[in-house]
Amino acid sequence: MRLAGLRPVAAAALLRIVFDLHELRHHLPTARLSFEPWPGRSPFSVAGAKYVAGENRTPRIPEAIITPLLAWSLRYVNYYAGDILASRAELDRLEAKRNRLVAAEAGLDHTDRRSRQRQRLNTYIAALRRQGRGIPIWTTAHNGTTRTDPQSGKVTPPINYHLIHLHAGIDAQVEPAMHLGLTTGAPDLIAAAIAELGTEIGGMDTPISADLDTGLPWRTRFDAKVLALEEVMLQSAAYVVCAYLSGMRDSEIQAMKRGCLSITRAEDGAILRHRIKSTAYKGKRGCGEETEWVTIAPVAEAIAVLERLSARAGQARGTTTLWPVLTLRANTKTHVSAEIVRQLNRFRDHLNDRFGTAQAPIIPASPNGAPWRLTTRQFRRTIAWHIANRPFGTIAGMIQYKHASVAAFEGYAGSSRSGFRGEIEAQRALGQIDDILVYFDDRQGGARLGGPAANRIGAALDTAAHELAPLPAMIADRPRLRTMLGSLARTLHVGPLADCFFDPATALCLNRISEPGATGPMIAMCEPVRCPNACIAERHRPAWQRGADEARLLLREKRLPEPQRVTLQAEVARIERVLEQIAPGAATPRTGVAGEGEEAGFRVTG
DNA sequence: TTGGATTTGGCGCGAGATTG
DNA sequence: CAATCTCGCGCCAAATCCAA
Repeated sequence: MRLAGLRPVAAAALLRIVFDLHELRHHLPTARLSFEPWPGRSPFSVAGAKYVAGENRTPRIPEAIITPLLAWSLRYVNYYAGDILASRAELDRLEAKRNRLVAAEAGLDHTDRRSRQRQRLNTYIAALRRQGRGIPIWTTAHNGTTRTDPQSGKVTPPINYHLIHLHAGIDAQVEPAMHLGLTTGAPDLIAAAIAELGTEIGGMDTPISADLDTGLPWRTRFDAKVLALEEVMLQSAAYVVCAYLSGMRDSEIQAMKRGCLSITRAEDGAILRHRIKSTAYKGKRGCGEETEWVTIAPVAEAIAVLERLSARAGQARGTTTLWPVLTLRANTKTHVSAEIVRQLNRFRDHLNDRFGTAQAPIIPASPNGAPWRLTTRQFRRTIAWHIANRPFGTIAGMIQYKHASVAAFEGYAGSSRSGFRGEIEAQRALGQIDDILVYFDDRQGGARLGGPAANRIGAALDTAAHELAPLPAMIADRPRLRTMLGSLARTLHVGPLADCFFDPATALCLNRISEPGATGPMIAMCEPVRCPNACIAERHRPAWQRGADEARLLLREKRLPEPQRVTLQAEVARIERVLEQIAPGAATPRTGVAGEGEEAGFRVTG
């Protein structure tokens, strides 16, 4: 096999078959292998392969991509899901009714059946007339076949005979001769109705909810095909929510079954904890180990949606998985499994096609210009990075973690044995290096620093730059730069109002807690204008600006008590000094804000 | 009228490659 | 090593067209 040019891993996969024939010998009628091939060895080692651990090469999803992706996934799960599930219920009702009618009329002669069908068609058309609606046409021209409107000459998708048949009680799949489009059907009635009422895309009755932004329906009404598509999109959206916000691996998410979610409530009924029971596959071949994850409300909602979404397919196939293949064709497997990757990327394209424009896509392209290729691993890696490095960023804000709290994240992500905590720590180290390199580049670009630590950090960055000279710093030897800045990076903790170059000996935040031995800063206790470890950079400007704006708004209140007014004015002045420090293009950088000892610093409140 | 033909997109699978 | 990813191939279903 090796001579045939196969890589060792590929050869190992083939050898595994031989091993399986022995392992499963008691279950095989003929092809069993009675002797053990290569006793005590694995196919991997027999094939001569060896594992060389390298650097983690799964890319992190850029913030510009994960933020809208998560926002739209949550929108699907929280808002659109209602319409999608309701439409499916409507379609099920229509089909059941159609089946009843067909069965009831099976014994009648052809003419009689036809006249009943035409009568029901007339009833349906009358109902559309009452509601001011048109004859249903499909949303898309399925195979390029189109219909040309006899009056306007416009090209539209074809007439949705499928839906009309449901209302008229016809199963054209079973009895093609009953198709209403045939001359013996009712093309006369339908053509007349279109001339009178016009057409309507989709045509199902379930109303479409208003979009949060525009107040208009978020899409046209459903037809059977579009409904199936949106169900798959909803499944993908739920996957994004589960994968990203829980930090579970793909195999663990896909092992979730109906009823895997449990909620612990306090005595007063308030929700304390959402728990997911699933199976962790880590180093175990074949069978996994039941494990429990603690998660947050958005994931619980996504699972609730999945339970309803998977009900139909699950019932038809007799599975309890939350991830069935939704189409009910024969010869399909029961579980989405690896197809989820294609589905996720289809979801990305769907969002752009449906809700974005060429100029302003919903999910922007990746840095190389091509669409970002989503894979399942990226989500876990990205959330680990966010938890480690931006616990208060846009993602945290989106899921209502208003108060920056690393602990809250760790509460749901770190409790299980899935090794997620270790992953977070690995990402923290990487993030710190990335962040310090941003500092370095900004410094080379002339950016200025504020806060008490500004001088110390500025000097350290300049030293590094000096040592790299005479190379132009921007194209300097990056690996060497990483090494040089490594120790500084390890102390860096990014915060909303200031970054902390943490030194436990001088950290003010640690004065406020009693237990010694803290290994990191208490971000919620940060006093960025006083603490010698605080460094304020351009990226913190919006937060400070917001603080100033809020204070100014309060100052406009005429009946403000005088002491409070004085305090607020002092705060505005202090913020302005900070903003001045980091203002681009001003004179030489100054040290931290002097003479600011009289009161507790500007605390993190947002 | 009827039984293919046509077209399209989605799905399942397998082989090999990649990743942690 | 096990899990996961990639991607082409082939199959299938759906809706309608079209020739016999």
